Amino acid sequence: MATHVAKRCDAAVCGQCEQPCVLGTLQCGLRLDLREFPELKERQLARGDYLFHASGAFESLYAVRSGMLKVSVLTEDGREQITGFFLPGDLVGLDSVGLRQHASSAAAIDDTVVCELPFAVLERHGQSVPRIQAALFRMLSGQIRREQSTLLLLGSLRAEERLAQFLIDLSERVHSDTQCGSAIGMPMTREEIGSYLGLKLETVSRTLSKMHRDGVIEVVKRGVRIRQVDRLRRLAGLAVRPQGDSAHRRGH
Amino acid sequence: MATHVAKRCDAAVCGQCEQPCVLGTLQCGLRLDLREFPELKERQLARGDYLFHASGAFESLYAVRSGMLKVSVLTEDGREQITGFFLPGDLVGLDSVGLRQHASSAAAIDDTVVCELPFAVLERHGQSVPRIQAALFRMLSGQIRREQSTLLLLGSLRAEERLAQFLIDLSERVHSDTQCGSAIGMPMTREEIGSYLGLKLETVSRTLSKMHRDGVIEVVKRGVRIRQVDRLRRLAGLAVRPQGDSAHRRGH
DNA sequence: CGTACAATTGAAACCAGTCAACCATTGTGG
DNA sequence: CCACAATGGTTGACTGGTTTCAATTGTACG
Repeated sequence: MATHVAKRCDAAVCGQCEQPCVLGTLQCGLRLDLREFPELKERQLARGDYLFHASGAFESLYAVRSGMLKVSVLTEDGREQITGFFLPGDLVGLDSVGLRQHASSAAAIDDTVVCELPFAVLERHGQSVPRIQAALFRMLSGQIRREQSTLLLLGSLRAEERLAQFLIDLSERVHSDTQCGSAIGMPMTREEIGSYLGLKLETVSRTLSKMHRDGVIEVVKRGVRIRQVDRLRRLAGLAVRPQGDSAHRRGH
Repeated sequence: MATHVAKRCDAAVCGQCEQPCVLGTLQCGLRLDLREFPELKERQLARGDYLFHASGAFESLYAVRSGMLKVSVLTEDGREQITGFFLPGDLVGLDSVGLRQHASSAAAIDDTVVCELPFAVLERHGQSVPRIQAALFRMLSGQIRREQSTLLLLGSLRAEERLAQFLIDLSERVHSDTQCGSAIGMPMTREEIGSYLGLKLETVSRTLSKMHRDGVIEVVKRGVRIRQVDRLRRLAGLAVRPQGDSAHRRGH
């Protein structure tokens, strides 16, 4: 029962796959003709499958083409903390660059397709093509910034504000332009949302219910439809911007 | 009234400054003879001075040589969230790589000396010297990992656990080997600690007082002495490792 | 159809936040 | 030199948002 999420990429044609492959419009603007990369492999994941485990050997980055992944780290006493959800167009594994072993785990939350990008290859190409090196730098620092805004979220927002920001963020990553009526596929469980937002699953459920009652959103099994973007933005503590102003697309 | 923190670096000699300069043993193991970098400038900051402001032009990374910096981001409604404290040996500014403008602000919490590393120079050198490129990658991903463990801290730990982890982390970054009696200089205010840990200053104060009462630590104006590392580690939810086992030195 | 898992909802407990008073330290200017 | 203001820190009482515990319903899948 895969919730299909539209691909954000338009770019070049992948070596092995017919369809356009993500590397094109990753959030940094790196555009490559992927035919330059014959090493490129595609990988299919079913819901629940792990792409890699923490402490497994690190070799590749993965560009998400469809579906959704969760990335998580574990506490010493076994609890799981999800550090991010990765959508089509995102690059997974940046936190393990330069390490032998992965620092986190990645699992498919939904049926998912990824392109495997062996890091050694990227690194080699980066050596000769400055544009690629620069793009990698941008991706890495972009990941840092995204986590910084999550730090802000976890450090100083209340449950309702967190959820509101989460919904807006998700929505803006799927549709580049968020407006009333926008539907968001949310294949993850309440517990996973809670893990990411630093809340218990009951709190997530309650808060979503409240927003539903208030008419701000409409909750349907594994998805949400935004009814009143402006009110949602206000709940999130964000400035309410005029219609059609889709300024920052990412990284807040 | 600067709380002087010992330098962690041993490395090469900096172009302009007599003393060894940090680039040497930044957490990634990058060792460079900094005489290769005539562009290298040193900068002195008094307590409270800003090294850069969010949205100011990004040009350089900064290696901390002595003192301490706080890096923070701002909410749209003006609140400040500290995303990290930077000690001697740390590299500041990685979150802005690839951007025109800084994504965060950095201010000296104490009298501080930094080495300015123009990013364009690093990038150029990285092009020809693979070791430098690889080192930059490692730094960037290391920063991601550090923030991930902070996410974990903010997302799933209670006040006492957060403080305990914070103290252990600080201590391990100053002395590579933490043991009973280790003293930690903490030039930042309770409010700043709270901002970083997602707590209010009163909670920080109360929790430190409690740990003091319990005999786990000793609190002295702007510093802390660890009395019982094992109990502190247990409070932090970490495994208590046998004496002298200083495994991971960083990135948790 | 029934089991397993996910989600919802209620009531009670609790941790951290808020409000407020007070103390200590530092630095300034009369 | 002392008075005073300003800042930072500590502590107490109270409030409130989240968690915890528990019961129930809903949904997916063999």
